Amino acid sequence: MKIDPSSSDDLSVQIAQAIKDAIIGGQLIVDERLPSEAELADHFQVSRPTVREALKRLAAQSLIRTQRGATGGAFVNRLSFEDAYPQQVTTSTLLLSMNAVSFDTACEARYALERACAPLSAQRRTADQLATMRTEMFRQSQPGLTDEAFCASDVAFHRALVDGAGNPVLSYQLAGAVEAMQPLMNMITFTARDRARIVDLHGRIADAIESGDGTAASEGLSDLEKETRKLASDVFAARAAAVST
Amino acid sequence: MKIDPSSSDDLSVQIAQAIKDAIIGGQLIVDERLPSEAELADHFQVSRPTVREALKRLAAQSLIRTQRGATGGAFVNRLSFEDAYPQQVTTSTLLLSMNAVSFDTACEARYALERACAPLSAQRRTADQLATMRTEMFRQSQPGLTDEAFCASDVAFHRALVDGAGNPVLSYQLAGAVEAMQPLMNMITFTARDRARIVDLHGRIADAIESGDGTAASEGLSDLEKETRKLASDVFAARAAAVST
DNA sequence: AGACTTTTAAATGTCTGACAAATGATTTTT
DNA sequence: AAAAATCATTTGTCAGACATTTAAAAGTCT
Repeated sequence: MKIDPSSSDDLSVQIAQAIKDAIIGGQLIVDERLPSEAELADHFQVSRPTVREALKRLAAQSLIRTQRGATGGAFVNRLSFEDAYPQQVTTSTLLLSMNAVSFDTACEARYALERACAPLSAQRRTADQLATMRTEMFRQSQPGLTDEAFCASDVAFHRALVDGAGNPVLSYQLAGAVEAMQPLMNMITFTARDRARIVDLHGRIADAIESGDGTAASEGLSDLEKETRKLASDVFAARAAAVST
Repeated sequence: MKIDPSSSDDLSVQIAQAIKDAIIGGQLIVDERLPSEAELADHFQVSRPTVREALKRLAAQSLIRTQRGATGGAFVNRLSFEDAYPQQVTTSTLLLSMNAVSFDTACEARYALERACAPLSAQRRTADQLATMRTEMFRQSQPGLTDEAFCASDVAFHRALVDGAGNPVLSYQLAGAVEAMQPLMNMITFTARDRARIVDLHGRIADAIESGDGTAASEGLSDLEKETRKLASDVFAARAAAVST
């Protein structure tokens, strides 16, 4: 592991990169202990605070974890799907909110990806995942539910659908697309009739999943996409009209 | 922005979280300047190094950028798709390599997601993107190409296909699934006959995209998935047999 | 001898104070 | 008025110190 003295990058950036490369390249393996901060400082010929800044950069990406005490230190972290999930959701959410991505674009991506999961989910979903879908549908049909709670339940329903595919890679990739939509969905007010239509479509999807009919589940998702986009465009149109008066 | 003195988390973790929450919550907007390190240290009642560690954590996630000099400081960064891409690829790659995800699982996820893009790409792909697909096919059919270069060209082909959907959210989500497969693919040695079959399938997919036939493109991808999985299982079986002798 | 307590050593977490380097703004000089 | 020099502010880096945590080692008692 070496750094380039002529580089214009900050030292902590270079050091973090060097260690990262070693992890990706397999020179440092999972659960291996890195040299102590003092040793790293000595190795890279920098001060301990600089090494620490580098290590914090890596910790922020869950590439290492630190432990205090006699046998402590920094250890290469096994990047787990559980760790990567929230990171992926945060990043996706910020990407949408900071880049003026239209509701339609986000919606299209989300449903396209969900349709990719539908056939697999129809084949493999567990009874548990199906039960979750039904439970969330029941919750969604309760009167007096806030819009936020309705949206949260909607996300839970779709997550169960995605997880039904039994493919952790799919679940991880979809997490961003599905959950990042929630803030956008929260801008919509759902009337009782809107909710009834959505729950009805959820029912069709759940039935298709239960009977193993992936094609029908995909079609249900397509209809739900249309419904969602129509709802959103109505809300935005109404809001625009309200502003112009 | 406040931190909890009774928390067991490191101070720099808490401070980073507080600032992150402020960004997500909209209290800090894009390009806004954060207080200087000295002011933050004063505000949170900690030392400057501690504040700096917190800021480095945020910088590692591209949430802020820093600038030296008189009017410098830390600024809320507009998280761009370009910034998020490589991060997503690195994370996905490490997830696969550190969690013993099987080739089949990764492959299934990748092609399921790509099929989600196919219909949109058939409708919207630009002439440029189609040309890229053809160019990469040509490259793939050149004799004397290394396996690594063949795989890299394969990724470029599929990226053009995905980008053809014209949906940045899809392109971003797919980046991880497609590129993270490359190290796995690199473990395979492709015979000339294997390559010919793959290029042939690429041709069918490109033709379908060109003629706007999303269904045919999806079918082509399904065939390519089968071919890829068969190839991989043959290679792994041969390798296992070689070890046992 | 074995179980419990105390001590010790090593490591990270935090603080203080300082200087270096970059950079825009200000002042001075031409 | 334009160019050059100075200044002030801010981040980057360093040195050294102390606090806290933790496991291992040493010691003590039954």
